[in-house]
Amino acid sequence: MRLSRYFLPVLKETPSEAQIVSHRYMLRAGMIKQAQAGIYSWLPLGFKVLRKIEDIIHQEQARAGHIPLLMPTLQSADLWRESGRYDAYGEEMLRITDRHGRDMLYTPTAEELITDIFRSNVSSYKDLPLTLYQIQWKFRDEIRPRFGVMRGREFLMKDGYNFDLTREDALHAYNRHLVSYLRSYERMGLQAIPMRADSGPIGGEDTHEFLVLADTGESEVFYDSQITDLKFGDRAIDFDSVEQCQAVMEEFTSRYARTDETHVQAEFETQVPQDRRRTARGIEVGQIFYFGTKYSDALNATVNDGQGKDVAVHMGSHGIGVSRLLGAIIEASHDDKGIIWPEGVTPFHCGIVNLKQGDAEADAACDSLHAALVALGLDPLYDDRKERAGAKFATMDLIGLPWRITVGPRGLKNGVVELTSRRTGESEELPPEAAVAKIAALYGAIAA
RNA sequence: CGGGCUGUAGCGCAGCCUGGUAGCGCACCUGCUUCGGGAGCAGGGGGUCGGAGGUUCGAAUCCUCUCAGCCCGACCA
Repeated sequence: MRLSRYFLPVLKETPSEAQIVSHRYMLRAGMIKQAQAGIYSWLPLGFKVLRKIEDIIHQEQARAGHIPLLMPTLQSADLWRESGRYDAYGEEMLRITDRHGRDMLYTPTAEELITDIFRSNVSSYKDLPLTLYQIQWKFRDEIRPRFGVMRGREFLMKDGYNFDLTREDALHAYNRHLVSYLRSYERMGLQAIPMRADSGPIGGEDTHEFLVLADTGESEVFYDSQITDLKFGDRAIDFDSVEQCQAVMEEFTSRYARTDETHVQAEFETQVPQDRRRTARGIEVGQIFYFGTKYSDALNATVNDGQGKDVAVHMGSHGIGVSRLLGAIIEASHDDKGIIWPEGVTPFHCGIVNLKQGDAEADAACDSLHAALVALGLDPLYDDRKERAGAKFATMDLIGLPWRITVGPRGLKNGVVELTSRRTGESEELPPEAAVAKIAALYGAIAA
């Protein structure tokens, strides 16, 4: 993509409404524009990252055997009356009346609707286990939205729901989700720690939240420092294996790690040696629940158990805050010049900076670099504006592409361009073909 | 919803107290010079001062109402 043909409205100055770094950079990098309090338009650059995150989630859900679908954002109040949550949910639920006076709502979550889909189509244990999920916009009418996309009213969320015959099967689904979430976050360049949590309005008996450590996090967290050494890495796992998923779950949740909601200081002090006790702040980027038959009882979602008896299915629901992940990633990965995207979610694989736009040699070198990268299936952003070097560097630093190829007459005279890491700031001079090969190898490794 | 505050050009702000018909920086357009870390000079375009009503010869400025947004709190993926 040539920057001169793209839409990237970067701001030199920080809009006054932005308080935290991720919000400031998302506005300055031209990723989002506020439409109303807590409601944002996603400009091309922000939209690209949003899609990258969605892609990772879809791929990892597929790997775990979960099936995507899409449900409406506007739902009838009737189903919610059936579960009792229409009254229980309170002011946070945005309620709408249509022209016929029917009560509707903009969904904050979809347990009712998915259960309705399930009960009207599944009636035998033979169709289980089943896990369906969607990535869809949600709405919670927060009293006070803030921090940009981290605490918006409208937000994009992956919500998944498992249906199982027994409690044991449902707990396997729970563990399977934990594993797939660990994989997903790692691919986004994040360390998200599962912490025992409170089940809130969803209800349920077992639940973990995934938290990204960051000073601007909304929750206070308490954990054993050994936890931050855990990496899922590229280990192979069979998602159908109860034992394997169980083992990962135990590995990642056996040490003390809780949010302030469930923290008990005495247990913390008993279970964790003093030198490993950590207190920090965290951003919640996902949560998994096992809630048994709460919704299947209320909504009469049963299957024949194979012995002639109809039994309520065991369920769980599992969410990832897709839009707020943009904020969380930036909070966890930035410096004073701007964003530093992890390779897994970067909007463009690399930037090309032409230091002397209009110079025949520099222009030609950039054109062929751009073409070579595109031919390899990569997605570079070529800054071909008639700007000075400083302005181009500042833009690249702000929008945070992990790699930058700098092309100028001085280097070209020696047959080299400069390849710079956004994260470390380290540069090396090398022939254009070598720079292309290096970037291709780097992203090839990540894709595999 | 309680407390605090702000709405003036795309963004950041001044002007308001003490009414006299709108200004600065960035961005944008034109030209020249610059050209490896947000250039300089010269010229230029853009604002019913959030909205409505009132006071006044005259309102961005004073008064009333209203809408929107921000911060602290309770709430929260």
